[in-house]
Amino acid sequence: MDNVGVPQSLTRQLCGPSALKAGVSGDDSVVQRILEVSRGSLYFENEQRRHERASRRIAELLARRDAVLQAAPRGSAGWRATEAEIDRAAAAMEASRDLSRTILHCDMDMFFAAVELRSDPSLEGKKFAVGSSVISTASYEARASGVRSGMGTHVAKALCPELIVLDGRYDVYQQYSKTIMDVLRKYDDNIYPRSLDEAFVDVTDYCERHQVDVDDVVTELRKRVTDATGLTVSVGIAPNMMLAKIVSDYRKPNGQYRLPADPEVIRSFMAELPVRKVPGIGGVTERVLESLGVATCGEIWERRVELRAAFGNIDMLLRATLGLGETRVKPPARHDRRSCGRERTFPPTTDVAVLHGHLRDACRMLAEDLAELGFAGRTLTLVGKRASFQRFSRARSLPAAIASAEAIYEAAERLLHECGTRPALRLIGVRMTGLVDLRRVGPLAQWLEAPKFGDAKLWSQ
DNA sequence: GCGGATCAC
DNA sequence: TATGGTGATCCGC
Repeated sequence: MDNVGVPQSLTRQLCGPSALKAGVSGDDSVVQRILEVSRGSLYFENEQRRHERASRRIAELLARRDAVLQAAPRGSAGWRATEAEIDRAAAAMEASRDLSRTILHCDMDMFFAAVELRSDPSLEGKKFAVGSSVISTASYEARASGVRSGMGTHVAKALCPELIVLDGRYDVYQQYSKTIMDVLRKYDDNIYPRSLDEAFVDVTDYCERHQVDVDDVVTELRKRVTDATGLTVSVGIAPNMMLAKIVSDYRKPNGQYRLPADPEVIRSFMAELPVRKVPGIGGVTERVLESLGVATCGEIWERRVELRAAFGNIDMLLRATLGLGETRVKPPARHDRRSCGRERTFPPTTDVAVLHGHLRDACRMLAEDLAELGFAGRTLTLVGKRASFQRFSRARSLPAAIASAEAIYEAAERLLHECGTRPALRLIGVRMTGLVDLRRVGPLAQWLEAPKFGDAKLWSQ
């Protein structure tokens, strides 16, 4: 089943999960075309390296599993002890299961593309997408040609020569998003917007107060969103956020699906669910699990002892197989922020003056963001990507938090210099962590950067 | 604390 | 001509 020397798992990595269904869904030619366009590019070679690294990691995990299992073979006392320990952990998780909440995951249908369609009705029925060098969102007609979000635009054009690619208008999307979120807030004043086009809503209290059925509430909610925006939304209804998110896909577009708050229903739902559907399990973890004989969440439970031997900590997987998830919908608070960064891609160059220019821009923008957010930071990370697409980073923690463009640049330039002469770069950026909240810092001001000077001193210790 | 890797959107 | 940007988390050291 190889595509001329390209392993199936790499094909999936390059073409997306839908490549798996190639042949069944009828379009092997899409996969062929993507490989044809990609092969030989630096991007493709980097994906090959990543694929090989993942393969080595899989081999290590399997070796670890085998070593543990050799010491405690299936059915031995050691095995049974491990199994009992896992079962106790699972029982504790199970005991805390809360089925009392009714949570929605609202997900706009092809959001960016749908907004563009509103602005320009002549796009109706056409193959079009929003994006620049990569596709953000594609119309359903474009998707039929194999165009996917995250795909390089030149690849998308190769699949679909008549594809219309529009620049994103993020200020417009933001306006729409605000309108949508305001509608959702009529049902829960504590919604959790996960992005411009997605939000969790807890409708438990709303249903109780109005003595209405959740299915009817959601039907009405979707109508209100559509009335306010002209856009459609799909909604998943479940007793926790993980399950709601999974099922918001089940009636897309413009539909709703409810997973009952019934332990037996949830159990059988999870049993057959492919692990890739679980938020947090991506392509690599899917491959790892596959090599351990696990394709569905039900199999996580069946193979829990082996998984434990390979991974060590499997709490996340246990929660997934049990269908457990967060039940308290809450938007992240200011102080939950961990980092703030800026990075930019440009034509690969070794020109130091050009690189310094990009670095200066990134530092200035980061300083602006920090000022707007009211943070300073103690650790600065320089990030880069070589022309070969390999990423790297260099970090340094400072004795005092900094926030000014000058101090950031001073530190960043030093980090770049420490990297020595390097091959051409195609991206450079900076990220601040160890954030200090300037609006709450009060008497702790001594941790902060001196107002105007002190840059060089920060490095002496 | 650092650097790489993975994941989501 | 040539595959993005922002933020989070986890692991191994």
